Amino acid sequence: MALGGPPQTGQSLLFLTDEQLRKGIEAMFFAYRGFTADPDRILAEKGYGRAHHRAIHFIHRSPRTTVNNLLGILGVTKQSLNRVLRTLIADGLVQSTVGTQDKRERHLTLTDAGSTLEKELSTAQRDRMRDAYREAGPEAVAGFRAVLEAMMDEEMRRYYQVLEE
Amino acid sequence: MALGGPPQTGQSLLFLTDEQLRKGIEAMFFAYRGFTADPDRILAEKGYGRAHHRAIHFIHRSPRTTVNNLLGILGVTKQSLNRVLRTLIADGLVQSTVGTQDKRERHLTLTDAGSTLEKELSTAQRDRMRDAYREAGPEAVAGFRAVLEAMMDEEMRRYYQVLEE
DNA sequence: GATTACATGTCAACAAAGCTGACGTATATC
DNA sequence: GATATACGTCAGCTTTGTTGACATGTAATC
Repeated sequence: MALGGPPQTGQSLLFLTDEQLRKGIEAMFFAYRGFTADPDRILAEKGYGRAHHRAIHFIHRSPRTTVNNLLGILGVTKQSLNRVLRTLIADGLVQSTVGTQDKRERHLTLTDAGSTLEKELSTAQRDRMRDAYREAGPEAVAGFRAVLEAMMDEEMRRYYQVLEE
Repeated sequence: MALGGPPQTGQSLLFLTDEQLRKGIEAMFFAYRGFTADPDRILAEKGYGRAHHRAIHFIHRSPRTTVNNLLGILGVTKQSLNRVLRTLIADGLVQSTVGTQDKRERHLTLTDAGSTLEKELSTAQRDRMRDAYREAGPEAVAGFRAVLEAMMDEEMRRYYQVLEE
């Protein structure tokens, strides 16, 4: 390690230097801000926050999902989720129906109003994502997805792949 | 749009479908959780939060940076940043020195104790990033960086590229 | 030299969204 | 009948963001 430059194993490992990793870390930080910026603006207008967005997104993705399932995906306490769900239900964006198989469960679904907001939020977020994808190109997108997937915790990767084709 | 399958322009644009974009959005969400998980654990032990981590990170990256500069990078109010800086300075992790050119400015630097914590945090975060990079490979990493960069706001991209080689 | 602008710190009050702990109710399961 | 599970809720606390107001010291400008 003292002489002869950086150690390498056949092909270059320069992309694993601390400096490259630091750039990756900052890229995540700055990009995540851009990623949430547009929905945040829309949410603020309507008196909602990012937590509402997350609930709405995953209810949209998995209609009739249960509270417990949502808790697993979001990784928050039921008290925290409940505060969000309560307002969404009270405002008529989410409908909660008693389970048919298991009557202890509540199935969550977006109402028409909820779907409208979901569409507005996801359109804004997708527009930015689409522009970034288009600018970077299909190969970059594949790499983007591969790295992000490798960065997830095991448990999250399962939730992520649930709807994989 | 009604007949003949999805419209394409020469090369395939299948990577821009709403479904692909949704996967990208969820990848960002789940990966960001993994990205912050390890530092969060270390911080919790020491009674700090993510806001402290961010301040420490950028002071480490740009020693003798000013409060104003940090405000721009972090995008929070000075009251919010000050609360964090105050505890870091009181705990002896950050040193604040009056500017030499402009005595209104305060230059922020990590103390030895601050550098020790920074190292602990960044090592944990880099370890995960390195594993992800290694698993995905150099080409994927280039794509990862390209997409993230395209996703940033203009202003953030400038901060990101400041230290570019 | 007086005025204005800027960099910073601070007080107060508030909000979003996370947390723990405790308790209640309905339903399933053993 | 006892126990476990799914959900809801009350209370209280923490972190981290916000706005608004005000003070101090320094720089820049007229």
